[in-house]
Amino acid sequence: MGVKLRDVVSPRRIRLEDLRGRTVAVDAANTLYQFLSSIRQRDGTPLMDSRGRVTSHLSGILYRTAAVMEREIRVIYVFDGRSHHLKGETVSRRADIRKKSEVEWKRALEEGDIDRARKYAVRSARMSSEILESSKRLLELLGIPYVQAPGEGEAQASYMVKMGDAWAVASQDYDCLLFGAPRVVRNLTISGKLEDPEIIELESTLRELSISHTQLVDMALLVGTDFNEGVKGIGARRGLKLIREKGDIFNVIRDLEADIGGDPRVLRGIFLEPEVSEDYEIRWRKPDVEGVIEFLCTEHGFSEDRVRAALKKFEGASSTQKSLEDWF
DNA sequence: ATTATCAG
DNA sequence: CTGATAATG
Repeated sequence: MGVKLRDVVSPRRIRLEDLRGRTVAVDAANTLYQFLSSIRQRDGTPLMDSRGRVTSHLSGILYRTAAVMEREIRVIYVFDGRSHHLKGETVSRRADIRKKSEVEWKRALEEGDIDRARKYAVRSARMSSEILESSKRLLELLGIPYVQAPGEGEAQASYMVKMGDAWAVASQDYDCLLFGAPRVVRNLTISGKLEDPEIIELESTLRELSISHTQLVDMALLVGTDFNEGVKGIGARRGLKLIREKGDIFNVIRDLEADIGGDPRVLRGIFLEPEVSEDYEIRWRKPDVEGVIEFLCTEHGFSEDRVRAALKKFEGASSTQKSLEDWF
């Protein structure tokens, strides 16, 4: 997924506690996939209610939100709108991988190979309108704001950080840097004792690489993004070297007679002038405890004890806040 | 992914 | 208290 910038960026390790008091714009698609992939039984079967509806994402949203609220970290979920038409190929390729993984998952299950089953189940995680709608419903009941992007959620979240409405974007992808997000936080996880969160800052990244934001985008276009193939054999390091030497993507394409799989001006525009909404409202409210219980426990079979315990963490966070009005 | 439970 | 393992829906 996304652009492979890992080889050239240097993230800084932080502790979850460093985010106390900060607001984080969560890339909803990225986070929901994480939940849908990971929150499964050992054989890969997702958590489901008695009617067979997947509930893994609801579990993830509830417990992670409870844990960040307890640490006085504010989150805003940002959902994707329409995906750019140039992303079509990426979207269908991912759909294909998921379909094939599902076949392999079922096959491994029949053969009784639990480890293999789980491996493919993770890759088969699929989004659906039901999953998106139930996620939004739960966020509303929890009093957590969400923003519906007109286009790419990553672009919207990045814009919100630029505007100061959030301190960082939370995503496992580095792509938000291309959309100009000043900060991206990876591994915004709670039980992540193995992996602490890490932060990547756009400004310091550009300074370290001695390139401009536009040049970073140009480099990504050489390597390949969700919207273009890129040039075969060019990774982040070579891409960086070429952009530094030639100055911009147009010179690289001309001098190397390279095909990046798209119109560089259009592709630049996706990242540099993305379609975003400037008109959104962000407000945290107290959770509707009985509403959450009705939705999660009555409708979806969650344990009431567990849900109430999670919701306690919300209340603790708000009552210990000095300026309650800042929160609710 | 997160929480609950259990062993040491 | 720490770490491994099971359960969660």
